[in-house]
Amino acid sequence: METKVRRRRPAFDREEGVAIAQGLFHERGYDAVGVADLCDALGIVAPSLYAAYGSKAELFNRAMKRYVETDFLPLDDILTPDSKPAEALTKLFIRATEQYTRHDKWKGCMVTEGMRADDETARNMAAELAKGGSDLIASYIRDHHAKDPERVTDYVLMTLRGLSSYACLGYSTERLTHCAEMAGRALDDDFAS
Amino acid sequence: METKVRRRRPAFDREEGVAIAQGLFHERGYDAVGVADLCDALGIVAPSLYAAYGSKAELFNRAMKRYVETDFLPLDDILTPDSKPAEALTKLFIRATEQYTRHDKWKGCMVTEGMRADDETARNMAAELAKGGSDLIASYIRDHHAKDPERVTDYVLMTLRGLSSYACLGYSTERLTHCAEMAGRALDDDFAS
DNA sequence: ACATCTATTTAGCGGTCGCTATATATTTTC
DNA sequence: GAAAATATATAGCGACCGCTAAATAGATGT
Repeated sequence: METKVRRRRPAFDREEGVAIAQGLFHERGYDAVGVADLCDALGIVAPSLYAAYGSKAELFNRAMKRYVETDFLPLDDILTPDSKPAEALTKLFIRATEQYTRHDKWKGCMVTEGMRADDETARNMAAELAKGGSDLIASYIRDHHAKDPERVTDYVLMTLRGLSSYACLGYSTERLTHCAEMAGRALDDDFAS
Repeated sequence: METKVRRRRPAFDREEGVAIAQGLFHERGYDAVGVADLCDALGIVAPSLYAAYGSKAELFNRAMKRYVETDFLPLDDILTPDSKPAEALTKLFIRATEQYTRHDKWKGCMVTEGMRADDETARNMAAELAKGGSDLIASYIRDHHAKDPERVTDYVLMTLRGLSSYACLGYSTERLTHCAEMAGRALDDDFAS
């Protein structure tokens, strides 16, 4: 007769759980990470995850928010109000490149890539978060008298997408930095002097 | 007593099946299209699909090959040997943009986006196919005396990725064309005159 | 000490995934 | 006309998906 005693471990650290989930989601993307993967990584079982975070998507959202707070580009430091716009935006490309290629896992921009998830909920969450960054960039460009602010903003955001996407394929910091520098050159004529 | 008679329809058109699969895969991506979706669209049942194509991945491969043959950019027409390289590559960006934004469904480059699938087999198939195009572009750039061919090639391919990715988000032909033109401007200094 | 509440536990839901064993119907070959 | 080859049909495999109901162990408040 086996006496199966039910032991219970102390509550797990919610914030650390978010950090671990951030790593998994960034590494493999929303769709490729299952609830079972998350549970294994956090050392918990499914109901604990749901009790703590509500759903896989909400955990993803918290992970992305943590990413933005801890790992994201310091846009305010790069796009300073008194900077030369073409230089500052080129700097933005270069800093983004360094960010996107720094780690072997965790490549590219977690939010940008999150916008490409198959799951609609996750996609919308990522888009919402991305809007914060792109609004900042757009207003910087507008404030620095770009000849055609909308077009320049589109170009900058498209380039960032390209850099992130290329980073995800595993291209080196060095190769991508050259791309960033070249992309910056296109901006030279776009601001009134 | 019901007499359930088993009827058999004539063999379905394999090539048309590939065409239909191409549409589905391009529209939603490899991972988001299930075997059941494919069967519904082709009006067949799963064993017929497997008898005809072997697996979902092989059908995807055939669909991508068809895409390359029927819908892909005519690189040879755009990158003609006697063209001015910066102009020709800018033209490439613009033609790619038109391609990627022409239809409401079927946005972006099916092969480029296929390289981002979660499924490893599908990813490798797409990468293999993409290599054909990027080799062509690389050799064009090498042959036209770029000052640093590898870097220019990286830049061109990264820009195409950015355009495709942006197209998938639904940006208009007009907005993306401006991006393509701007991206082309960065190339002006990169070829020996 | 006792009740309450929270976070864990076990167990398993209904659904979809890619895929296939087996049988039968039709076409092709001789 | 009979045999062989081919392509369909029914039915269902095991694995995984995101998620949850119910029970219980431990922390908390009085």
